[in-house]
Amino acid sequence: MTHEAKEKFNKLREEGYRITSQREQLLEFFYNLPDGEHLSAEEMHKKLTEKGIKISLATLYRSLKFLVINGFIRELDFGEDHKHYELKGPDNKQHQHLICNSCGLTVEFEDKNLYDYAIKIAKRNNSFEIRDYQFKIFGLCEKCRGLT
Amino acid sequence: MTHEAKEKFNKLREEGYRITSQREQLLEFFYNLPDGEHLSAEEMHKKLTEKGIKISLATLYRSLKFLVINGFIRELDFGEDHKHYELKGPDNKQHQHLICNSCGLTVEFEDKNLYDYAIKIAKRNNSFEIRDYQFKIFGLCEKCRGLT
DNA sequence: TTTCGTGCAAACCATTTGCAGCAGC
DNA sequence: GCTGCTGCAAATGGTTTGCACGAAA
Repeated sequence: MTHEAKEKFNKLREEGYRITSQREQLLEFFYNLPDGEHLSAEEMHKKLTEKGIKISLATLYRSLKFLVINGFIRELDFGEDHKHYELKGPDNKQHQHLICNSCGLTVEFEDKNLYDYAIKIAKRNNSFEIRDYQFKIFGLCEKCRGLT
Repeated sequence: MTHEAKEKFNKLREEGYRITSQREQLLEFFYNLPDGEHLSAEEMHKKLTEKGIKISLATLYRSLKFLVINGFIRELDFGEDHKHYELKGPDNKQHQHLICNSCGLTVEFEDKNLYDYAIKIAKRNNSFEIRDYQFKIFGLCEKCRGLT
């Protein structure tokens, strides 16, 4: 967990939220995840349990929502029946995804111009306040292209 | 329904798919929708029924999938508990969305450079074959910004 | 006539919720 | 001690599926 994240937690505590061990350990878990790994809630629950971290599925869902709303992580939808979650990077170097509709493969890419672009669009629309921006390219990966 | 869409249907028929009245009427329904309207399956089912178009919810879901896979419409996820569907525009003038996390308001925007950008990214990644690209900006709209 | 698609109702399954007990602060 | 958070189990609700019948081709 970064210094910045700790400060954010303190601020939330002052606002009346409680920093429980579940919330702390969950965020810590995200920081220890390999870069670009985006798990579903169920997968996460399994890994957390394996690590000895005790948290119920219900609390996990509630904590994920808590972390999303407060800008620690982001929620991704790849067109599957479940959501994925990953640590949120700095706004201007947030990575994005290519998603294969056939095998589900996801590949990350990063582009620093995308954030400036998002800001421009947001300004044009009554100064919309950006919380996250997602660019997704759906299609067929190299492997699946040959099969269809 | 456009000429192009009809040709696409004929091609599918030759491939062994059946062009049922449900599939035809559903696509026609999309063409008659106001520009930028993206309904959920349930909303759509209600509207179709009101129009006197008989289609069960199950078939609607199956037909939507059929139309998505074959590139007639696109499936959108705004972080709610259901998907939205809308007619797919030409690749290079596909509109994108700003989504308010608080009230659910969505605003469309269009940018012709975005497609070129998607192509560039796709080329860099083993010539990934693009089926759809979605740029979404999540955040707070003008109205909700004041409330939080 | 041969499949493929549809309608119905039941099943699925990720996510949410009510409630009683527990833990931050 | 007060109040928000957690765990459990049950509920929810959008979406999917099995099966028998109906309709494209």
